[in-house]
Amino acid sequence: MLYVVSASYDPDVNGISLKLYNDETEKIEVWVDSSFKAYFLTKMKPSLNWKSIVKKELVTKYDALRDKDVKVWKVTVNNPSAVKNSHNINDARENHIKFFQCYIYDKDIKMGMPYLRRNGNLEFQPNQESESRIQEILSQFKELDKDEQDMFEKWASLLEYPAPDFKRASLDIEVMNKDENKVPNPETAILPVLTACISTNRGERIAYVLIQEGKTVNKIPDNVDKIIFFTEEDKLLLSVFNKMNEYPFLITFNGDDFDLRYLYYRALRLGIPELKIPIIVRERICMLKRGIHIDLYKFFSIKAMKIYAFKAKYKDEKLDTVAKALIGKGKIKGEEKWMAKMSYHDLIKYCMNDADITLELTTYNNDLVINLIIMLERISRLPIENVSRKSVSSWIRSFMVYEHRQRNILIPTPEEIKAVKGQTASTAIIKGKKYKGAIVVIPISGTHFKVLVLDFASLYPSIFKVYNLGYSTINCPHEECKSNTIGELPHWICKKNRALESLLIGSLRDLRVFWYKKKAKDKFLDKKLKTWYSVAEQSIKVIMNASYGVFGSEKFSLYCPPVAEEIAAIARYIISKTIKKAQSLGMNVLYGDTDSIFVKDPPKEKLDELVKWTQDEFGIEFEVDKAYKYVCLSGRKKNYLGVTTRGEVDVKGLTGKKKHTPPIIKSAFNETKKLLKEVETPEQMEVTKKKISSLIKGVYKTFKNREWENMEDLSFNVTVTRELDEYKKTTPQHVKAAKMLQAQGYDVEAGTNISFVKTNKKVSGGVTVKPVKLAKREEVDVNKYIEFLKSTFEQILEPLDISFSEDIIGIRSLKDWL
DNA sequence: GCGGACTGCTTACCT
DNA sequence: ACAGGTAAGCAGTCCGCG
Repeated sequence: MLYVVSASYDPDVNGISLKLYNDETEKIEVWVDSSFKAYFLTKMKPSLNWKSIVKKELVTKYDALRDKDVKVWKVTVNNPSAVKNSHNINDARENHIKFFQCYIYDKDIKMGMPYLRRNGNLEFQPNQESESRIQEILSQFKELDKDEQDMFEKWASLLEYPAPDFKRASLDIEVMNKDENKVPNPETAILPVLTACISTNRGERIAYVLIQEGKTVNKIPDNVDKIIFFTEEDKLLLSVFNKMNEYPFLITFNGDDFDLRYLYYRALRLGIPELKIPIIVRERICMLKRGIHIDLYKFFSIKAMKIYAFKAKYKDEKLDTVAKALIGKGKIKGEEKWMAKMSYHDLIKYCMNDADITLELTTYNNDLVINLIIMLERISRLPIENVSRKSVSSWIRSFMVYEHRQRNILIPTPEEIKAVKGQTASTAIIKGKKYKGAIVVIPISGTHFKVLVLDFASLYPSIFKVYNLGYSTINCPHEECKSNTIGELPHWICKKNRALESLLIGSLRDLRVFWYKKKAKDKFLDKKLKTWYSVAEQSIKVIMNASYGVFGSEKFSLYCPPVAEEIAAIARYIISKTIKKAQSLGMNVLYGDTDSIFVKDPPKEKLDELVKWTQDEFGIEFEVDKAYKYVCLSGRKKNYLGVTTRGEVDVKGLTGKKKHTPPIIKSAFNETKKLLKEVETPEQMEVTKKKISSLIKGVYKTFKNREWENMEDLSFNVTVTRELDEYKKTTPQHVKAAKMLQAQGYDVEAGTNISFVKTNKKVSGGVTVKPVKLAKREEVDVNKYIEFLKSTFEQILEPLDISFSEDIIGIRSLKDWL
């Protein structure tokens, strides 16, 4: 079987080149098609003398903004760059869609799906087992109309078809460094590559090592199968390239910006001809001539991925952090930062470990990550290289454009949408935001036993579905729809046509709720299939959670703020009505945020009544999401701790959990969590409260007596989100510390995490903050730490009715004592 | 010159 | 480069203070 994994423009044949993965030979094959020509559309007749034009024809498209057919000129040109240049032509449209994307959309190429070569054609190859499962799904949704049935079939086939076991290798290199605080520059590539390690899912672990003067081999690291030594660096690189060519997929961590880029420029510098280098270097990415390069750093940095698929388990996107969070393995910690000084043993071991964990990030949990990428490739209809690097908005744009093309709908321009649909009508609570968002109920502070959390399943996507929302249906052109308003906003919604977004997002949402969520928990399925279903479920979740937000984002090509605003408004309407109903049933609503409510020990029959009422009223499933033994609500919004009936501790928004909090306070917080985990009854809580008090008292004394073990335990860890000279308005503490580091020759760039301690002005020469690396014990401002300890723990001490000053420190006023 | 009240900036979080 | 809402701490500004 041939799986389509990539598509790109090939200038040599002025056509499209598809990369196909052959799961029998485990090699990439290429399919070239030069019959497809680039084109764009325009409403005005293009002048005759534009020399790139091959053909122009008048075609009919459906204008969804105005609900009528329009005639537009389809202008075919002799090569894709002419489409790029069409911005000179008045009213050129659909000219921003890349050539290879046009090919995929117009020819309906199913990315990531199985094909076969037959009679000189590339034909989709149906799979009987998958097709019968799809029929099973469809039989569950019989009551739906034709459009919806078709969408279900389309989505389901993308997610039900199996994926092959992709043969792949991971690569990591170590380069000689002159300055331990600086990363070698890949563009100049002046320093030699000391070692390259390749680890593969076909059982190879090979280290390519450059022989360095004065070093001897005394010990072979235990994580390699084969070590090849080279006296000449160019031979080393060529061997690495050969091995790379044996594998259709190459996995790196930051290979776009470092490993592959370095190898390419280093090879050129050593006189290796371009032809023999398998790498193509672009401005921001590195690709392979024959294979597919996946840069996991890019993939794990995709915000939606991080939050929805991996539940923000990793706090930054470094290999060490991601690997520790997902597979429980990290980089090898070493004292030595000078690669050149490391023994062969240490160098190889370090490098191979990186290659190993990089590979394992794609293999753990039955190839979860690679399967996630394949499913997103299928849903978005983008090549692997794009889907693994670009953000969720480009995935959504991609399948939206595909659906427009398939249905012969003219794709509206952002200007048009803005002009026809108008602006927002609500005022945001936060200054500078475009419209009003969700409701957060003020929580009732205190420790509450027996609390249920109820929530709406995928509220915002459900609103798309139920209320028929999309750019075409909001403020539609029909007079008779103008009365169809919901809630507080003046926008009306079309009653005549179904919005494309409503159909696409709605069907995806139903498929997730009624099929994949159930299948992912099905005990009777074998493990592999179960994980596959859970990955399908997760990939839908990622797309859906972003689907509302993109319509409120200027960067999105179908940006339509009234749609986003209306969805938020309907959500407020739904949750407020639900809270009122719950209260009218006598329930005690303690808290609520956006799509959920916390209820104190509701009687079963009242609960059932509320659930039924919401289903009837809004057509959206409202169900018990969590049951807490007890919840400590701090009185602040988005800020609580709860212990579920299964004994899991949920911490939301508390400072003790935040990544900038010093480790010493964090670990005290985690100890507190352990104590709270065991509490079953209000009586036990009284005992635990005493334990917590003495625990915090211990930390307090550690500060007071300056008895902490390491300075690192005191460090605040804050990210500089931009380059240092871009802080124009204020200079926050972490930036001050960052500047001190920079002055010492450290690399500080956007995204660097700064570890600093708070210092005493009088002791530290007028400085209130210092990088932990440069700070001395006696400079620490212990009072600042005690203040921070206080405010961190007050978030749970208050609901537990413990006073920091009186019960922990044992005085009436903290200030007096200080 | 220094503090308190205030606003705004910045980061990390929640849904 | 999916949205808006929230907590927290600090930077910077203004004003009063004989």
